Amino acid sequence: MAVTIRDVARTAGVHVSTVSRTFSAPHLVNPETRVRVLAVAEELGYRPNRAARALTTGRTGNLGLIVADIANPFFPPLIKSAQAHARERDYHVFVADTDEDPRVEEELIRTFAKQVDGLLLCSPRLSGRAIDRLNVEIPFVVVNRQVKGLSTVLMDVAQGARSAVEHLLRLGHRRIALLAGPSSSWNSSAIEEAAASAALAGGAELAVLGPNPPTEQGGELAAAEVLRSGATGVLAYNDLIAIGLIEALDELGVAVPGQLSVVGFDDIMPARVISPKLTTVAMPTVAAGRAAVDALLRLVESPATGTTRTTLDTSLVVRASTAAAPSPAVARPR
Amino acid sequence: MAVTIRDVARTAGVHVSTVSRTFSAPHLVNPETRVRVLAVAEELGYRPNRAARALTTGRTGNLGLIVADIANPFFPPLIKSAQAHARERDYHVFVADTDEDPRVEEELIRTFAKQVDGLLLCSPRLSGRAIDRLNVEIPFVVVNRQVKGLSTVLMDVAQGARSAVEHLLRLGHRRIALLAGPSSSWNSSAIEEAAASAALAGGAELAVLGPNPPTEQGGELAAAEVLRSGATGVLAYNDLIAIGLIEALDELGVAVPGQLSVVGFDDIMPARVISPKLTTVAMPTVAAGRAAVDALLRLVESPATGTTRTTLDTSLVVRASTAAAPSPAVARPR
DNA sequence: GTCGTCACTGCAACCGGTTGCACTGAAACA
DNA sequence: TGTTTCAGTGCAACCGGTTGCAGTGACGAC
Repeated sequence: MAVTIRDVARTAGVHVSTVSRTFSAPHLVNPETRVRVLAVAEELGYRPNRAARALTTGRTGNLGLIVADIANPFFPPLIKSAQAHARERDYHVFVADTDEDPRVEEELIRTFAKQVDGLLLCSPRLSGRAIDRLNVEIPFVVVNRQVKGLSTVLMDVAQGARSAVEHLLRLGHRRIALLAGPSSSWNSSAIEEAAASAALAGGAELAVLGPNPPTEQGGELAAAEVLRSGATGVLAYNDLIAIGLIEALDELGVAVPGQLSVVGFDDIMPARVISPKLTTVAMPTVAAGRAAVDALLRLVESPATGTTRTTLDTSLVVRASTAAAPSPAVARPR
Repeated sequence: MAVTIRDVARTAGVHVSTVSRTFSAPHLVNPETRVRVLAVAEELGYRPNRAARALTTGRTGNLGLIVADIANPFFPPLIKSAQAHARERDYHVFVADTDEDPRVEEELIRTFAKQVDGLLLCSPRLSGRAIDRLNVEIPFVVVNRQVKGLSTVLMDVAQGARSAVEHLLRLGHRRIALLAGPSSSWNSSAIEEAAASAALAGGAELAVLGPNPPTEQGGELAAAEVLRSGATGVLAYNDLIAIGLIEALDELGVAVPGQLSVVGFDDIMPARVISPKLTTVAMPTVAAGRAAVDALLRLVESPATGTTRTTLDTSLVVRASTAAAPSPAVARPR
């Protein structure tokens, strides 16, 4: 039904190989023949079948991008950046969502395996072993997680967590709660570690609460526990949790930042929109998308070169959801 | 390098066709043989190559989903819903973003054409002619746009626009501005038409402003014009525009809803979070995702049956961004 | 005039599967 | 015992391209 290379060959009066070369190695075919073939192809509406081509060449011209949750506004800028950058290099990016489910993630990787040249795994929830096992089937670049032996793109969340905690310390907070993310999130552990050491260094107490689902609802559900913890400052694993928390606190009549200061992670759009505007750690998502595509294409196009590790800076954006600690605020000796 | 069906056949001591049948028509092979083949396949780590399979069967088991802008929070719920529903029916969904660019959209459709069984076009920006031309290459379902001869899933934005305008009328607004979306957006025209007739019926004036890019920035840039228009109530093509507008108005010191009431479309998450919480027309995105997949699979699996048209209800969600019109509010005779 | 070179094109095998058809042998039937 | 029937398997062509190799003929060099 669809017009194939043989149809073109027949009507142009040449062999299929000539048609094939017209598209994939034009310099090998006589200019006259070439224009004739192209004319016929145009007329018949011929389009090379990329899947068939991939069968022999092993190259599809596609990249896959797998995220835990498309609905998390953190990802779209990264996706768009990766997509745009890949397009410049003549690749297309296909995106899929795992719903935070490692089983779905594995299945998607398998499905993608033969249909794309390489895979961008963003915040994968799979175990390290599973990732290693799957990596033999297709090249990976992992974003937001450190996996030894693999190319990775990291955002320096430790630095971000440190800045956030120090910011709270400067404001006089001495009891800080950390709303952790999913236990399978590498970033969450990194944040926890850095926050703990920063709190310790500042002589403050850090209560780790969670794991929490990295969603608004996760933040809402954690509100009660935060209040019980007696913390005056909260650092949330991501902005969605922070936003959910602020909404729940609002319901409960707890003033932010009057009674409780809240800091998020990601700097997603709603963080600028919520009231009070959220103090948060901005992530270099756009740079990460670019870097991930670069790393992946390096892997795909010259597998000989080794793996890459990129770490990108984060930065604290101070807005209105943080303020001086209430009541027994210890005036810090300067 | 990767293990193929022939490797399995060789080590299992059977013909490739037997291995093939073990996977695609198990009932045709002797149970003993089957378990042996499966064991060997398992041991060797064999995975059928879906691209190769697609070459002969014409079925990939994949669907493509093309959206204008992944970063618009309107889409992710629709995507997730489509993805989840497709998964139940053993299909995978690959997503791509066109950046609101018709040329990219066309290229993506072509790329997807041979690698998926069908395509979901969400809010396509392509001309009707282009869509018709491309549709011969692959089955489509179009969401948020009416194209004759194609299966479509629509959300009843006309009804939504009517409710929104009537809501403003009830609040005493007599000068209403409509911030239109992109001129290539079918929904935008539908909204405009319905809003105009509702305004007319209510004896109010409707100023159509735009087209505007369907983004926050679009709303910000339109603020000045809205003020110039003298409108007391604004209906925006989508929530992003509404949010951008509210932010800009805030900068300008214009009170919402005190001096200006704002209504959006979509009911995306930030709409519930912004202050004042946004009155908006909620879209049945989850239902639309399901319906679109249903329609597409019908098309793919039984092409004989004709195209489908589904229209889903919208509903106005009244929040805090709308209030009684200021100053010369004409008390309506009841 | 002969030969080598080179640009161009055709041939055919191959990528990794699927599938209609033919073959085999054992069970079922007469 | 002879004939059907049928489950199970192999054979080979095919899906839509790509590519190494060989063949052809024109042309320049000797």
